[in-house]
Amino acid sequence: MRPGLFTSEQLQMFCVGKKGWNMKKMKPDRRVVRTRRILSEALTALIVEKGYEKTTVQDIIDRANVGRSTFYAHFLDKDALLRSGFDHLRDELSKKGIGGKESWDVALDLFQHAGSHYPLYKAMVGKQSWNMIQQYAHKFLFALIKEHLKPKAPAMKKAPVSLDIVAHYIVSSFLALLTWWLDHNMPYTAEQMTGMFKRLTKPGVDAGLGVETETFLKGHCGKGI
Amino acid sequence: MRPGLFTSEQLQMFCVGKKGWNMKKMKPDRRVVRTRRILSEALTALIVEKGYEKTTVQDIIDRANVGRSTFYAHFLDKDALLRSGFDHLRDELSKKGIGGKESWDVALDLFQHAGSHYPLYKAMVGKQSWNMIQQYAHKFLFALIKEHLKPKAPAMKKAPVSLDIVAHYIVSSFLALLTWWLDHNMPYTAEQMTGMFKRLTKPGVDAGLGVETETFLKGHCGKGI
DNA sequence: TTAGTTACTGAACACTCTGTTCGATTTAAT
DNA sequence: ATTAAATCGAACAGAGTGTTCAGTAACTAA
Repeated sequence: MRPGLFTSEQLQMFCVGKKGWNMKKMKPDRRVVRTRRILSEALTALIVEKGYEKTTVQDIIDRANVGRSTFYAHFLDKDALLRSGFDHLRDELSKKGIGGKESWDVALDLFQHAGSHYPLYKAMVGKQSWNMIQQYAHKFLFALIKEHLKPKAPAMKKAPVSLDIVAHYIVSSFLALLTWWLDHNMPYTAEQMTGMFKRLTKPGVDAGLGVETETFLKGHCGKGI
Repeated sequence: MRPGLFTSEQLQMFCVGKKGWNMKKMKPDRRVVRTRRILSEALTALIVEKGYEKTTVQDIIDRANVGRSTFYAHFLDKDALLRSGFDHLRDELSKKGIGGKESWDVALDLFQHAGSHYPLYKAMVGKQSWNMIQQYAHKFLFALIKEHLKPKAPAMKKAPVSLDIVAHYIVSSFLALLTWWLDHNMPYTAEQMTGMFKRLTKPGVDAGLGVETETFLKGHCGKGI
């Protein structure tokens, strides 16, 4: 079994997955913070340098000057470390996204975020690691979008396409645009990409939810469903 | 280096990547056909049984009763073997798809194909292997769709979204729907899925290409691009 | 400052899987 | 029947993973 950072099992019981935390004041041990950060930074640097797939655990702990066993005390494997880097983004966006705002403009935030970390994402796009990130992002964006969507579907029983499918569709479409954008070295601005995303996706989504917009929707799908 | 299936290098020169073929009659050696088929079948069975990622090369050659070196004489690695299975589908669809037909109905063929191989795809969806297949399929579908799209974009210079992006978008959207469908155990028919796909995707695509349909497209994207 | 607790070190280890090599053997094509 | 090519299979080197544990360092709370 994995060597936990606690010897006393009592703490473990109340402390699901939060290793290295002082339970009284809920303050993390400095060493833990330092180790996790240094490992994350090492991985980020190595991804840009040689790509995620070619980076080994040995590379990471060498770069970070961290003992092998320490690595495994914090992360199940390389993938877990990578994912942990995106937990921050997720938390950040959760706070931002929930308050007001047109749901389509969440896309802008994401395009801009990706743009500001271009070298990192560029090094992953098209590889396994990008698929991993996509999958991870999908889960969380799906939940986000679904909430944003609920009030927009009025009749709900009249909707030609289920809410789940529409939400899945929106997230996948966004990630597709994002992937294209990074893959082609960002030939447009984040604002332009958001515009294209809206233009491509919104009409179909409105139609799928049975929302009447300014647009007349007759005769669109003759043979459909 | 890899031990080629030919000792005479002269043949190799005229025979790019086509090992085990008689150059005079262009007929493949029976043993080669047999080996490739049996390996492919073994992998397919193992994917359903224990998943692609947990299947090792050893598993495959044990199941297939094939020597280790033989495996590597035919395929660079496990991934190459998996992909080779989809080359047949690709060739099949290329012949079907190019002749006439509404391009949206290519989707129906694909939904039906996936449906008829449900256990196999179900065992992969959501995993690494599925991402691999998606990526592989994306390349080929992109080229296919792009050809289908060209005659539809009239002005071409007036298009708000480039042909490349639209094609990428269509393929990604389709794969998203397909993924959802398999992941949720095919709660709709292939025809229904094709209908939803059309309904969700077509309006945006028409708008993106600047194609005037029966639908009026004013005021849709106020802030866009 | 100190006592007690927890995290980190780092080498050693067992393990799994990969991809290659090569001489002997079998099989297909003609 | 002859020849050329494919297959066999054991052996091998190598890379990487994840675990263990006793010793050391660093942090926290008092």
